[in-house]
Amino acid sequence: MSSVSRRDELLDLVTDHVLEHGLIGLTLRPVAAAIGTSDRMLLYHFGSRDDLVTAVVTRTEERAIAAVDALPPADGVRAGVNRLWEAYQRDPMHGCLDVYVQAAATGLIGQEPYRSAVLEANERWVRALRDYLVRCGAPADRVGRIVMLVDSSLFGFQLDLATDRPGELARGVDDLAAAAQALGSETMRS
Amino acid sequence: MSSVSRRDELLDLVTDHVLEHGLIGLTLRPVAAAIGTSDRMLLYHFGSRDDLVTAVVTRTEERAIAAVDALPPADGVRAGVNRLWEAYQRDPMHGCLDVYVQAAATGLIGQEPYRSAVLEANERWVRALRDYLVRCGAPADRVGRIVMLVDSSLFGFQLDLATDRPGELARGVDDLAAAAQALGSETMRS
DNA sequence: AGGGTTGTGTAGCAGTCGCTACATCGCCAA
DNA sequence: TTGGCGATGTAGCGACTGCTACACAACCCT
Repeated sequence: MSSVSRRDELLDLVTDHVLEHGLIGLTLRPVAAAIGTSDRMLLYHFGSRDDLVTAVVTRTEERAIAAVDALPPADGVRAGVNRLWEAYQRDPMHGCLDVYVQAAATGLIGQEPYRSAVLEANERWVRALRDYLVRCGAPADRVGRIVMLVDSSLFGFQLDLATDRPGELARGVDDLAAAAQALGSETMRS
Repeated sequence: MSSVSRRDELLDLVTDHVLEHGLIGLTLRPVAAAIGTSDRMLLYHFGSRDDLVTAVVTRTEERAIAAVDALPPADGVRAGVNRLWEAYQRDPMHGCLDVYVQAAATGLIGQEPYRSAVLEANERWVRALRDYLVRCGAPADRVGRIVMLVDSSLFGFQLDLATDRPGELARGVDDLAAAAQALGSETMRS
């Protein structure tokens, strides 16, 4: 049936619009007008604004994960983290992660549907990150610990991207990358 | 004159309300009713909603900085970062940083006044963090690099606080703390 | 004593919000 | 042919938004 594909088509258009204009403050009529439809149709295909938001968050996350999956592995964890950071700053990942951060910030105070959407998205995201770092040579028995450090920290750098100069951030990221590398190769102290 | 103090009084009340109900989606009438005044009065004292938001962001940041300044220094950078993280999870810092993250996420797409407010707040915040780490024994010539790593990363952990279990995050934070400590004590490799 | 500033209440403006009722198309199956 | 069903347009609902006009009371300065 055509309704499913039409919904998918609309979802991609809405997602593109959100990537440019932000998730926070998204309202139906402007986005509908921008993509050549009406709020009436968005409600018809998605049920409610909340369901639309959830779908957009999921779609951006799918794109981001696809970008990570397509990233050629680097030689070692340190190089891998740095390559990851380069990808964070380029499209399509940059915009997708911005959307994720906006959703996570909104969900911080427990606001639905953001909180649940981010919770599920984060789970899949961590899995993609882990797979990538394994491909870069991270030892399987420590990759969980590495990902915990790298994932959280890189989101922080992503947040600071709006306030700090990218050059200085890059040095911080490399320090993080070196620490992640050490987590994988050194003997654990504690 | 009393108008300044009345404004200040209102600002504290609004800030308390924002700490509970979030900055994103803040509207005048509900917050005014909750603190026993009217939207009319908020506009009178703050000029516009945007100016109110800016003032709230600045006030929460002042509270957070005061909490950092009041934090007893730890012995060494690693212990300092861990103590910082403990403070992040307690009030008053926890709520304040949530508000900061919400403002930063909104400012990510260049939306004013969030972007400018966060930009200025971040500058003062980094200064407070650096002072604290110096008090913990961070070497003065490397504390800038340490703060760059710690500040960004801890914001990431703050974001993940909504999705991950605090216990697992704590291990990640300690890994970060160890890396920060190493940055201050080891011979730089690059 | 009286004029101006400052704070506050009442009422309302124009605009936007998510959402819905209703009518209407075109299509495929019986 | 016709009847039902998916898709769409029109119009509008009640609620809410930031903000403002106007009146009034209390105070300080002269």
